[in-house]
Amino acid sequence: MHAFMRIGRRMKAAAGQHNQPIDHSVIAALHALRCSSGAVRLSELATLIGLDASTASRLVRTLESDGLVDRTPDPDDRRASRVELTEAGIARLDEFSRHRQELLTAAMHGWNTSDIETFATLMGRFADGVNQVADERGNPRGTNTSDKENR
Amino acid sequence: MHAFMRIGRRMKAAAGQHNQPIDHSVIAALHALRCSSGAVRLSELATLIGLDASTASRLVRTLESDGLVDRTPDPDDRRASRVELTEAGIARLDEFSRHRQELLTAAMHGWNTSDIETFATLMGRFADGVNQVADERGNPRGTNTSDKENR
DNA sequence: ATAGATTGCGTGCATCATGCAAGTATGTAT
DNA sequence: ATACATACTTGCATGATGCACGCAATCTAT
Repeated sequence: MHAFMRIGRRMKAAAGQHNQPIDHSVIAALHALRCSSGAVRLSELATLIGLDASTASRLVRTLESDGLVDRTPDPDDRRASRVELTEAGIARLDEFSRHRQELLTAAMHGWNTSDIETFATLMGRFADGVNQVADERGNPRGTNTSDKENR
Repeated sequence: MHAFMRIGRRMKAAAGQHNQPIDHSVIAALHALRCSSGAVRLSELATLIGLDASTASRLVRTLESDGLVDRTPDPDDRRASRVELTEAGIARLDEFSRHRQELLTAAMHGWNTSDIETFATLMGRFADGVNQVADERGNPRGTNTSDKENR
């Protein structure tokens, strides 16, 4: 019960070696877009990935210029844009998934199937719990709990 | 097996709501210092937390001015400094641990003991695996695998 | 219909962590 | 003694981010 923090940090550290911060945002955005089937408002996307609308705006701009997303003016609301994954965007996301998957497989090399299964189950349960707690406490992305006097 | 990526991202996201990036470095440093019993070289610390020496230098400076660490000139090598946790530093780390712990407890509310135990075990195994893979592939903090054409 | 509020987005500006390159002081080896 | 290596420090650039603000489109109440 005590080792969790270390583990969490280690996992994050290990993961951090593969995904740059920018990647994180990019992937988060692509993932969000894939999940929300179809066109997504910019503001909606910002909320989904937990970023400021301005940041999302810039992010989408680069994504668009990279050809990963498609942006079309909203027919109903001429202020809004709708963002959608392109083929390239899907490909990029898939590539990332493969990479991730491969890493996981390597990390769990030698595990037996039942262990993998239970781990997956518990992990899912844990993730749900974490999400739930996070939601309950409502940390709307600017609320710093422990960052009062750290710098 | 497929859900891992989602889970990983969710966990990271959820964690990100509590620990600011700066916090991450600070905590990593404090933790590293606690683990390495006694005095630690600046460069050593930098390696431990995977940061550039310059960043570590600045980090230590702020930590020192915050009273979280103590810095003493190395008696053997007048170029080097040795860094050590202060009481306040330990307290800060403990506080963080408590916070983390509390969050975990909340997230796993309703779990039975055996589940917690197996989860902890598997998690540990998983973390080891991840670390091992990361080490094998040698990602020395500047090697971007998938960041070639993302921006 | 028209004024005022709201919404969706883009920009300017500041901040913050970080890495790299250059500098300084010290140590080591030939 | 001279050349090279080490341990930091500092200057500078970068990249992601948030906030305040502006602008245009839309909604709402009168």
